[in-house]
Amino acid sequence: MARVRATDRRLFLLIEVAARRLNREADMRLKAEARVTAAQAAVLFLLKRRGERRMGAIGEVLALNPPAVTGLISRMEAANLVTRHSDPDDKRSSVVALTEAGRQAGEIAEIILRDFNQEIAERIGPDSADEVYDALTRLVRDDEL
Amino acid sequence: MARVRATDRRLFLLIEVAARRLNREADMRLKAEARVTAAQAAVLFLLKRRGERRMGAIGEVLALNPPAVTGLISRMEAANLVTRHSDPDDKRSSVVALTEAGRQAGEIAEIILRDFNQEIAERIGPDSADEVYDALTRLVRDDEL
DNA sequence: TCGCAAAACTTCGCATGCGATCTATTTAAG
DNA sequence: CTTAAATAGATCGCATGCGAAGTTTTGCGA
Repeated sequence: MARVRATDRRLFLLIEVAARRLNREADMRLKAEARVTAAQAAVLFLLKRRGERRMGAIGEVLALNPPAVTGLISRMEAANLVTRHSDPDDKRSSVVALTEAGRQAGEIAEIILRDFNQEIAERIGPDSADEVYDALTRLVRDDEL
Repeated sequence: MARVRATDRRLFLLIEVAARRLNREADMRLKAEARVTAAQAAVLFLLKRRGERRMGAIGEVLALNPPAVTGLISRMEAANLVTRHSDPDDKRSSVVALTEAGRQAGEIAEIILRDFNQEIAERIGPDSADEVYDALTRLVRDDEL
């Protein structure tokens, strides 16, 4: 059958390129309609779905280290999308919660990204989309790497 | 069969997270052994495979816009990995070529990333790796998006 | 209880990438 | 041939992410 060996296929660079293109497109749409960046939208979704969360939890879900979370949340706080208050049970940690403006922006962003994900799925084919989703989920699972 | 609809699966955010994790890991390895970042390694591969290239061609292959290419190449020039000279046939454009140090760094980086890609493929399963590769290639093709 | 390691963030300096805008050159109209 | 439009990069200001190092708070072992 002469299948090309996966090793010859530069998955890493391909994923980088794909992520870059998608991020550029998503960012453009999100900024235009929801006044929010893609990175910020990810935080909005997380807080909308699971309620207020500590910085560390946000970083864990989004695969960001502490400095990245600090910066992202600071900018979102300045934009009045979230608030930050320290946990009375553990004064080291600060808890991030949605503002009303953040909730509203999240609603709009959700619609935009639902459409975008739909387009992506159509573009690569629905069956492939499921396969890619599962494969990347396996790849991203926490063990090792 | 009750397949989960692809729309419910946030492919965009998943690809972002995957790209982030992979980039972090690849960057760490590349810096340690080849003294080069992942973004720089991509340029080294391109020049090594296809010879000297203009800024625009680099941006096209790597899906980077002009400012990103300018910055990346400037840093690589400062690190003595590439040289930049203007094309005599078109003085607007500048042509980027590998230095000997760049060629050597590229050799090492190639080995590191070959191993890394192998690990990725093993992690998601060889068949899935091929499927993901094809799917992302379809996704990244230039038409529209 | 005291003291010290671990945990949770923050700060700093840097690389990366983007859109908007500018400059220099080339190309196309007229 | 002259000028307007297009093209190739560069510059600027910004958001995003990272590793290294610092700060405050917890928690735990002696």
